[in-house]
Amino acid sequence: MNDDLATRLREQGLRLTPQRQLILRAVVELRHATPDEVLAHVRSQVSSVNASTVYRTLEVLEELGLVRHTHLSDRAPTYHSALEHEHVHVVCRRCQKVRSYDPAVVQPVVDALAADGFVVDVGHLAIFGECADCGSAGT
Amino acid sequence: MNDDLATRLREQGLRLTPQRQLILRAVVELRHATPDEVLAHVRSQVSSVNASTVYRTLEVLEELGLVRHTHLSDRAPTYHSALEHEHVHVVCRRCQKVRSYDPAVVQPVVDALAADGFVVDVGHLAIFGECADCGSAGT
DNA sequence: CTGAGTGCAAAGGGTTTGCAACGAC
DNA sequence: GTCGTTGCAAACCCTTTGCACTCAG
Repeated sequence: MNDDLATRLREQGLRLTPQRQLILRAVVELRHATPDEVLAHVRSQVSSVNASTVYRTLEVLEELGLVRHTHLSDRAPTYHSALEHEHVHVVCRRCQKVRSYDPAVVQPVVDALAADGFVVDVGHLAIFGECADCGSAGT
Repeated sequence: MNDDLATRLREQGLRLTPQRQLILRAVVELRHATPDEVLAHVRSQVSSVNASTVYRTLEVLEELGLVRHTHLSDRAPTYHSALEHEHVHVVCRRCQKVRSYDPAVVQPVVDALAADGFVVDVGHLAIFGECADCGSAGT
């Protein structure tokens, strides 16, 4: 993963910095994290990394195809490693729990839209609703 | 629609105010609008309506089931009338164009998740990707 | 040694909140 | 008259930006 980073950065004439390594590592380790959480994680290891660096780096990493983001809440976006299997996020609005599903679950939709020439970005997809636990429990 | 508003407000012991009527009307008329756009629209008719009133009112209207919101961009949410047919939003990340689809297109997904007891909020769903126009045009 | 990358502080969008005045019922 | 609602201003969260300094290559 660090090799990927070095390689892809070099391809773009960009530089490998300790911050970029740490931030990528944080995203991988945290699995699903907001910029803020990434910042906290990185800071727990090395003090003095700046929030703006986190934002700028996440943007770079996303352009390099190393991380991805989705919106799992009405607030900050959530980043995850692009090296994981691609997955669809299913979010319970009541308990906030996030479940990952195999992209196969949305394949029919992808196919249906493909018929119109639309290419779905499956990794970005977040499906909201109410999970079994919350639904059965009533209001 | 105004009747709905009056009725539902009364049911909750809430009050019918001119602002609430104007804001609901704005959402209906604009079809897809951010809080900001709603504010601008309302102000074009009556001066002096406050942004916080718009936010508070949209929240109330959503609780009453009269409006709905989705996230069609990384910025402000988009509100629309809940009285329209429920629809799924398909958004092109490149040209930003938003297309509405019949919920039938996602029925297989809804069914698949229902098997796990998860109830999908179809109206909130936004599917991102690249549309035919942008895809064929190349990078 | 040069320019990409960083930290810092300030500004920016969007949203929320406390509070006094207002007005629907 | 009461209490839900509004306007206003300030605060808030999240993110972006300008700039001087730093350090990867």
